[in-house]
Amino acid sequence: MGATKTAHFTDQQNRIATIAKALGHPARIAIIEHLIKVNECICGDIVNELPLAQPTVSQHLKELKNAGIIKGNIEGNSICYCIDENTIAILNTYFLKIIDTGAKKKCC
Amino acid sequence: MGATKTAHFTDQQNRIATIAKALGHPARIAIIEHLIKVNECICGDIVNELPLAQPTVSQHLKELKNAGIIKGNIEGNSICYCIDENTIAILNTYFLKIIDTGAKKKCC
DNA sequence: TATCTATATCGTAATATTGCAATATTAAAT
DNA sequence: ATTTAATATTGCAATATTACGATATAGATA
Repeated sequence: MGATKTAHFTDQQNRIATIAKALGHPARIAIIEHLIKVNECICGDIVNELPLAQPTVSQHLKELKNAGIIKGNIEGNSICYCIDENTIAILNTYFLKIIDTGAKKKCC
Repeated sequence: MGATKTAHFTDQQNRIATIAKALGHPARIAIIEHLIKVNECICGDIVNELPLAQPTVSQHLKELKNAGIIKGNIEGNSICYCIDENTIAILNTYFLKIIDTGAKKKCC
């Protein structure tokens, strides 16, 4: 025991959970906010923006990439990161459904 | 080491991450989907809907409650749960900003 | 009161995440 | 070819999460 019982849930439930989980850390939110602030691809200064060591930042970037939240293009000897808004849109659509249902509910 | 360095990030970054983290498990997504499907408060049958033992479900409900995603009202000897769409809306607003920025970005 | 039903809490094992130092890799610059 | 700069990987310790059996709690019902 201890491991998430992924196989017992639907693909969609697992996909939504994976994206949300990747966003569930303040360092990863800070990375995204930096990408928003600059409003273009970032090549390199993410480590300097965060209060974390380089390997830790690299690991967080990897998780965001695995979840499809950011994309990374190799650009010379650095890497250019930017947000993949399509992935965020999947969550957004899901949340809109929740908000919509919440507004129509009959109690609480 | 090992613990998240919460103190190094802003309150907003931590708040967003906390809500996203609570949604980052398929069982908790399944709970929310059940609440949506029924479209009203649920008093009791959540345990029967999930492939998990009662203490595990109770723990997941507690996490959703702590993050403000669901509300629970005592109703006789059972508890009535429903979604707090205001909390989801916080995330939704945040993500809309990301999508908007993504659409305007200059590269990738 | 005794019992049943619903939910929460405790204790604990298995597993996952976080963070970083050390090291590896890769491409550019000299 | 060597050095420099940027990023990734490895290995490991600290901490957190997940899951569940056992047990506790609290309201309803007989």
